[in-house]
This record gives sequence, C-alpha cells and structure tokens, in this order.
Amino acid sequence: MSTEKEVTIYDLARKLNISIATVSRALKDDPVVSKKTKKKIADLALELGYRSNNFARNLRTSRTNTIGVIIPRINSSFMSSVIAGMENVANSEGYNLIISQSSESAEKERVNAATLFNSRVDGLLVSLAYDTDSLAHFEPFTKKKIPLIFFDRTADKTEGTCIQIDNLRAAYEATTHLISQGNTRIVHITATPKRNVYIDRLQGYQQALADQRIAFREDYVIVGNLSQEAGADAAARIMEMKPLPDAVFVANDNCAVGCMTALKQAGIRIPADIAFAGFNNDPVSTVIEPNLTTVNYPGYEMGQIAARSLIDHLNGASSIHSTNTIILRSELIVRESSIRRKTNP
Amino acid sequence: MSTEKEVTIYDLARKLNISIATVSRALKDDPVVSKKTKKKIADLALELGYRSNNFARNLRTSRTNTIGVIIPRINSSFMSSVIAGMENVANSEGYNLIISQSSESAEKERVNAATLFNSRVDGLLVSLAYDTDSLAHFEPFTKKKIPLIFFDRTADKTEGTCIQIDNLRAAYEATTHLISQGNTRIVHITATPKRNVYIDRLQGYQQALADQRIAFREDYVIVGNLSQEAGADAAARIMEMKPLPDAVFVANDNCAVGCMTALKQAGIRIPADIAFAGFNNDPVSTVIEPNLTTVNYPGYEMGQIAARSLIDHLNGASSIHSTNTIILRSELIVRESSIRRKTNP
DNA sequence: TTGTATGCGTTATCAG
DNA sequence: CTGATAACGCATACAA
Repeated sequence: MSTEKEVTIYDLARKLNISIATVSRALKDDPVVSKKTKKKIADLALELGYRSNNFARNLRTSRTNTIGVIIPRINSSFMSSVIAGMENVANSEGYNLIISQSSESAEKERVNAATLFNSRVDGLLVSLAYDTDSLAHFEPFTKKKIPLIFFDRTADKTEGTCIQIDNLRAAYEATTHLISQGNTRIVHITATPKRNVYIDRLQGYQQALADQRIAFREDYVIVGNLSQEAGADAAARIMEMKPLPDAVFVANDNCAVGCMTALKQAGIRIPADIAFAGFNNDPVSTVIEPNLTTVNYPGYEMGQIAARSLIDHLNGASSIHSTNTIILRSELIVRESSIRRKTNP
Repeated sequence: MSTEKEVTIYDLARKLNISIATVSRALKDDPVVSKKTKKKIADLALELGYRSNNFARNLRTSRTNTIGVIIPRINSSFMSSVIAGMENVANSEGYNLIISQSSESAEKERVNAATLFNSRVDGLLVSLAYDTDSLAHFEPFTKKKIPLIFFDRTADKTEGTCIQIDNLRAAYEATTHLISQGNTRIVHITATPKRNVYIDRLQGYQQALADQRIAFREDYVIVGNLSQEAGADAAARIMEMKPLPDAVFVANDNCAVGCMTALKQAGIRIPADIAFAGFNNDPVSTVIEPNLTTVNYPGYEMGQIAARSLIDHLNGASSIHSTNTIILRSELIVRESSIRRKTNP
C-alpha cells in the first residue's frame, strides 16, 4: 500500500484484467456497468487509495467544478456570512470556491475577473465594487456562456441573474419608522450612489419623506465610504446643522456606530436628541448603546441561494437564462436607538 | 476574433509556421528562445486571445497552483482578516485559495481535508477545530510531502510549520495588568482547553497569579464555547459567586462583550465593580461601553505570513522542512474596562 | 455489458 | 536555437 506513485484507472484495469473504459464508467457509476464489476472496481479502488485526477478529467470535459467569487471585501460580518453560506452549498455539491477581493477597486475587480476567467471557473458570483462603472470585464464570461450571478451589489442592466433584497422598500420602512416616532429633520448617510443598494436606499428614504409630506433636503444627504470614520465625520457635519436634525438613517450599521459614538462623546443623547436607524443587522448593532434599530438582511441565506442558483444553472436544472431577479425577504428590527418615548418616564 | 473555440498553442504554431515546442517555450519565457520569435508569439497570442489551459499544464506538471485552507469558521472579524491576508499574497503570487470551514467539528474537518487532498492542492493552511483530537486526517498530506502549515489554532506535535502568537505571554500580561489595577479575585472565561491557544492563555493566567502570590482557584475558570451567549451564561455564574470577583479575563472579545452586557443589565458597574480584559481586539471592543481592554492580534498579517511561508516552501525558497514555529508580535491594549481609578473623581 | 482507440493541451526529452 | 514526439489520466464514440 505504498503511496509513492499515484494510482490510475490503468492500474485498476490491469489488476482486474478489464479495460480502462469499464473502470472509468464504473467509477462514474454509469448504469451500463454490471453491479458485480462495479463492486470489484470500487473495492480495489478503495484498497489502492485511488483518487481521480481532476486535471485529466477537466481536460476532457472542460469543466472545473470551481466557482469564482468576487466581492468587495471579506471583512464585514455580512460578507462573511454570505461566503459561509456559499461555501456550505458549494461544498455539499462538490464544487470549490475561489474567492477574490476587489478591495472596492474597479481596477482590481477587472484583474480578478481576468484571473478567474483564466482559471476557467464554471461560473461566477459577483458583488460589485463601489466604483465599478463598466461591466466590460465580465463580457468574456457572457460571451462564453459562463453563468454570472450578481448578489447584493448588483448591476442595473445585465444578462445575468441578480440576488438582492428590496432595498428601496427596506429604506422606506426604516425612514417611515423614524417619521412615525415624530422626527422630521432626518439625515441620510450613505455611499456614492453608484451601486444599486445605495441608490435604492436613497430613493426609499426620499419616497418615505414625500409620502409624509416632508420636504427632501439635499444637504441632509451625507456621502462617504460608510466606514466608522466616515460615521464620525458625518457626526461632525450633523452637529454643525441648525437646527440639529432629529434623526439619522444610515445605509450601514458600522458607519452608524461610528456616528453615534462621536455624537455621544459630544454629549448628544440618543435617541432623546437624535434617533438612529442603520442597515444590515451587524452584530455591533446589539452592542452599541442604545441598541441600533436596523434592517435585517439574510447574508448566509443570500450566499446559499446565490450558490444554489448558479449550480442549478450549471446542472441545467434551471433552464431560464433570462434576466431574472431574486428578492430576499428583509425586515426592520426596531431597537432603542429610534424609540422616542420610553415606557419608563 | 471569435471566441468560439479555445485558442491553443497548436493554433499559434500553425499561424506562425513554427513548432508547438517553440511556442510552449516562448510562452514560458524560456531564455533559450530568441527574442524575435518570442515577440512574434506573444503578439499573436494576445491578438488571438490565447489563454493557457491549466488542466493540461497541471496534468503534465502535477501542480495545481491552489492552496487549501481549513478554518473553524469564517464569521469572526479575526478570521476574515486572516483570509483577506492570505488572499492578498496568494493572489499576487498566482495561487488560488480554496477555503473550507470545519464549523468547529473534527468530523467535518476530516471530510474537508479529504476533499482538499483529492483536489490535489499544492499545500494546506489549517486552523484546527475545537474538538480535533487526532491529526490522522492530515497524514495523506505529510506522506505525500504536501506542505502543511498550522496557524492560530496549531497542533502540539507536528511536522509542519506553526504560525501563532505567544498566547501564554499575552495572557500573562493581560492578567498581570488586571492585578496591577488592584484586582485579586480574577475569573477566567475560556474554551475547552484542547487547543493550544486556550491552554496557553490559561497557563499565562495561572502564571501571572502565581507570580503575584495569588492562589489559583479552579472554580474561577469558566469553560464555554466563547460565544456571546456563553458570555451571558458566565455572567450568571459570576453573579452567584461570593464574594463577587473583581475582574474577568476572557479568551475572546466577543464572549467578553456578552458577559459585560449581561452584568451591566444586572446593575453591575464596569470597571468599578468588575474590571474586564478580552482577547483579539475585535472591532466590538471599541463599541462596547466601557471600551474593552484586549490583546491585539495581527490577523491580516498572520494570513499573509502563513500564505507567504507556504508559497516560499512550494517554490523551494525555504529549504527548512523542520519543525519551525513563527511567533507574531501581539500587544496589550489598555482601555477603560480595566482601569480602576478614573482621572475624573 | 465490455473493449479499442483517440484526443483533450501541455510539458519534457530527445535529437537536430 | 528549434522541431518531432511521447507522455500525463481520463472520457467517450464506436465496435463487438
């Protein structure tokens, strides 16, 4: 039982005095091979420690059983969950995941796409970088009919499937909630409205204002990169506003936390002076005081669904190659940060 | 410039009336090929959109340019940073990463190892699951001289390289710091001491106590799974202790946060009644109030170094295949949660 | 149900 | 410096 040289189907065939064709078929569980020979082959394969050579197989079949993933960054709780969900279904379906980060740079995204293309991935799962304008770097994939699925940060007009939540509605609900608590001067902190998620959230915010007959004010929209630091910067700007806004809706919990912390340090009380609502239901939202009202966003599930859709597609299970969009359920979680009138006096 | 059929070296050779051997060599930048023909070939390759077929190459060279990664879970800030660091160097060196999660289960870890073995990864980066006892599932790798590097949660006696921090010293410093603040009844919350990181931290804690002539009490060590919930459970146990402990050293920030929150809800003041120190410098440590004293732990760097070591090894750069351990620098970050005497009265 | 023969696209070993 | 050719391990069309 030496592991020196790799065992091949030739070895199995020789030992059993049968042809490699039969061995190959048996190993693939081809129904055309008799149960008996199958068993013999399987047993010997196990005994000799045979493992199939994927390169040879791939070379023949030109499939890799590998899925490429491009994400802006892996270091948010949300994105980790997404990846975990993808890994979960990919693994159980015999696919491997190759993950690459664009670091929010369109240029790096381009390079990553090229690399994955050369790696001959069977399909691609993408969440776009902040500043990605053109989708030209994905053309090689679409040209070759390699399935492409966008999730979370999706593309406006694309051939591929999109998986996301209803950002507009979620933002609408969050804003409406803030208004229902008696707030009218509501600031919105977000990122450059290039990506659907931020555009839609902004629109939801605007629509909620409009529906409640509150005038939209351009200067109430603060644009940054949604980091904690950006939150602190936004806090500084908010404190300069007169009169002070009475609520803030942030497109991301992490940024909201940065902003809240800065405001608190300046002596502003939350929610008494300014109410807050965030987005993502990041773990920090239950650590910050007061706990942050936010939109729950099923990351793990989104990852699972994205991977599942892609694999179904690869297996020909889903014949639809038309532009279809999957909208996941999301929900507002109301916590202390936005509740104006406390029950205790 | 149709992309219908994949371009191969045969196509290039035919168009230029040269042999595929020359084309192959030129593409590899073999110095034996003349500059002129190299240029011709490179130009045509670009024009025709040639991309090398990795399967064919791998089949010949029996290398995959792929690194397998097994981690307990991807959903902590620390682990995300590690992965990000790995991805960073792997990508720039032309390697792909295949990431799989053990979900803290030794059984799943075994399966993952087998899968990665069959995927013929060139090397393996591993952080062990909580309850992994045996390392037998890594034997196929060591037998085949496939390099294996453990990071963070490393193995005691192994052939492979280990990358970690000095957990004992870090825990010693954290505990000593708590003692220096006047605390003597110090609880330690940790996980089952199977993994080096928890064993070492426990020892550091014990050693610090001993050095300050404080008796070690078995009942002051609370064992759980280090989740936020485990932290809350620990809080309940702490509150039953009489007299109340005056400090807690937790092996993980996230758990510390759960514990602090529960204690605060019960009206216990931090640090006035009980001081806290955590481990990992997770982002939540600067969100929880009071901010948490903790041990900073260079996750991104650890990922980079792990990947770098492995790749160097694969390239034959590091000839050392002996058992060597790389210890990364870590440091105690003192924040409010452990400072007894505030400057303001 | 099984066997034969061929090609997938490279790299490596020769020989020029 | 270049060319011819043999592997690498597998899947499959075709034949039996």
